Amino acid sequence: MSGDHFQNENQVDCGSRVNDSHKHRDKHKEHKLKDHKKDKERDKSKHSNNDYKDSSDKKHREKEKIRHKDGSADKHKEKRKEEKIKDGKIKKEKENGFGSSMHVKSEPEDLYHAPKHEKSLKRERDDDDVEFKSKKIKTEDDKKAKKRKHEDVKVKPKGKVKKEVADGKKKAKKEPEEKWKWWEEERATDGSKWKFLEHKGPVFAPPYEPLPSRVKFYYDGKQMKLSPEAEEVATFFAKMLDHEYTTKDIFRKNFFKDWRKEMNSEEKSKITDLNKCDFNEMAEFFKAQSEARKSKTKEEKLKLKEENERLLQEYGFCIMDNHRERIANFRIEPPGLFRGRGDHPKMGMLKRRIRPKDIIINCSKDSKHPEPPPGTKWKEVRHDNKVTWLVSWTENIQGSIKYIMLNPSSRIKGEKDWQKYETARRLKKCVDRIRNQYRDDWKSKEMRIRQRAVALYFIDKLALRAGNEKEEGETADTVGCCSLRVEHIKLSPEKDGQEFVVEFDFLGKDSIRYYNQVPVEKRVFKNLQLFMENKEPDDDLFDRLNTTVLNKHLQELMEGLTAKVFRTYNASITLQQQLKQLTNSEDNIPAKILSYNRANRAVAILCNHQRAAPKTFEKSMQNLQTKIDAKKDQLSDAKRELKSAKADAKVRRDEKTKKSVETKKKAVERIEEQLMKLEVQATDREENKQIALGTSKLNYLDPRISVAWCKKWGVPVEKIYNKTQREKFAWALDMAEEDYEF
DNA sequence: ATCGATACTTAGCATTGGGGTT
DNA sequence: AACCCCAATGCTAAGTATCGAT
Repeated sequence: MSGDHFQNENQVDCGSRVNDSHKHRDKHKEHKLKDHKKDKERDKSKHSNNDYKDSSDKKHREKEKIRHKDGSADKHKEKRKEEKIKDGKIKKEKENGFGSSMHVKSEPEDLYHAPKHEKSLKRERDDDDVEFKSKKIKTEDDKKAKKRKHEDVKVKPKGKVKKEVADGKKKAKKEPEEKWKWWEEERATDGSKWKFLEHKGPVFAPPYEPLPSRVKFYYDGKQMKLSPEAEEVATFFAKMLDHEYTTKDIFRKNFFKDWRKEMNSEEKSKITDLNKCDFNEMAEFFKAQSEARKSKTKEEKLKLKEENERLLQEYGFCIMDNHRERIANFRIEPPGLFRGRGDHPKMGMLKRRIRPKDIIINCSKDSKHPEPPPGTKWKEVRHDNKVTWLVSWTENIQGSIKYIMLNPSSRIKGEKDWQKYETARRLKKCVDRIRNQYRDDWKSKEMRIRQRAVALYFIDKLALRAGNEKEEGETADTVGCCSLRVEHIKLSPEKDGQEFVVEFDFLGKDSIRYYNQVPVEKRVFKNLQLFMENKEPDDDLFDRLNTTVLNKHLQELMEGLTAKVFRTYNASITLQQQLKQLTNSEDNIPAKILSYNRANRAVAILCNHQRAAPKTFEKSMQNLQTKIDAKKDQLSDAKRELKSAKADAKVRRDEKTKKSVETKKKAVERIEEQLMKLEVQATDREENKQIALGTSKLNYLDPRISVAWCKKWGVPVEKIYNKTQREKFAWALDMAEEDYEF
């Protein structure tokens, strides 16, 4: 973990008082009362929950976490199968893009567009300016420009570099495409997220296609024709048949209940027992269908691909403040059976199909509004520029709102991301003060302050999540720091030769198990004992604390500080430190990358980012080993040849043999390098078996640290960030120099 | 203080795509 | 050309955080 912490550790308290604890005891009980009732309920689910699958294999770390057993087996697949069928439909007019009148011009002074850069040879910018001044509808020229833009965007992503170069010279159109550097522009200060927004609305899930009549459903051994409504829901179940969770009671119960709601009265009276339903023919049909899809010819596949691309071009972009920006998720989630993660009480419920009348559109008043499909209406069209979403609807399982928003490469997401790291850097400047303060607060007379201080210590030291309260029975039973319960920690005055050990064992976000044994300072330990006194296992550990209270306090310590900033800060600072520590200047590039990955891994472990070991892990390790062995053989052959060439050269001493020695020497070196690369790869893969690097890379690590590292050591940034990631972090690639310090 | 609504970030797994291999 | 493999992408659930009403 972050080296920063270590210093704390050593200043181990000076004289913790065992007792001051007692005087505060009294206060807390009453607060607890509130949750007793829910505690009861919780019990049930909890118990079934608690046996974690024991994962033996954890290598380099003592932390081990595994999704809790109940959840683990079944958790994965389940949903999206149905979407295989889709694709074809939803076509609308072909006219592409945004032909509409664009932008309103109204906001003149508008910081956003003030191009401060002289360097603006970029076409986009030029366009902007034109549009900007002439608040009008697009002219033909504009249209053309737009179109070009489309092409550019398209070509870029897929075209290889060389191609681009070629294209570039054939038309001037290439360079104007120069990426927009939004980070060089002013940011709005009035809380508005945009001035102009135009888009085409969402792409709906394709309508249900009834099964061919040869595919039968049987109830109690007898064939039965289902109504289309009931049949559709049945197919959702059929598609999941080979997954374990279709065998789970809750899943089956929820499914059956919702399925019956879709049945007509005849079906309802006949079909009363899920166990008597035979979905096998349906399941077979879908399997065959996906086989068929795979074996499609090239042409067919190409056609599908083109169709997809067309849809992307039409619906996958919006115009926001004079720039064409990619939308993240323009397709509406198809209907299906809900499968939450972990032990979710709602698993198996029917996730309803979303229709136009469920949809709220958000766009500029003066944009061309998206059209609902013929014969339908939107629920609402609003013009709220204080938010970033384009489309929203309410989902029926939890009643939460879902949104269509922009891609991470967009200005609006990028700015926010950048800002997030700037906040974390501000924390860096005052973290010592804050740490001193919470250490002081461990001694407070007030229970709530002690709790707050201990919780904050965990959040800082262990990078725990804040732990908002959740609605009981609506979701899987998971916790974060503030919502830890007594049963989630175990105290040992002495364990494995260490004093004051706290053992954490709980399910966190996504029901991923957090397991860790941590020696803490005596004062923390004593406080925990105090917090746990007279409580039941399922009582809150921090009964006087919640995330709102904590964040309010943090806000006072530093503007913009919330619990999650600590995670960002500790992740980024850890990366920076680890890179410094692990990178060897004389290493070659692959070895340096291994060091990078190890630094990244340290962060992933800190943040508890796990993954199930890939199903094919063993095999792929084996394959790699085979390659390595082959390479070793090749190496010894090459060495032998070199030797004999040398011997030869000694005798003959002519130019030709000398040359030959040189060549062979080169060959040996090349093979050695290849071998080393493979070995590094094997090490990296092995170490990464159950650790997911992506999440921290994408969400917690200030990209400028990585960019600076690449520059410093001459590692191509493409080795660290793939294309998508480079797009997301374009701001960082552009601005970070080798001396960047987080 | 608590609740419910809202908006936005973070998360892991499933599927896909496209390059390499046979 | 079929197949294999893994990185990249897609998907959407599950978090965090804040606000305004009660």
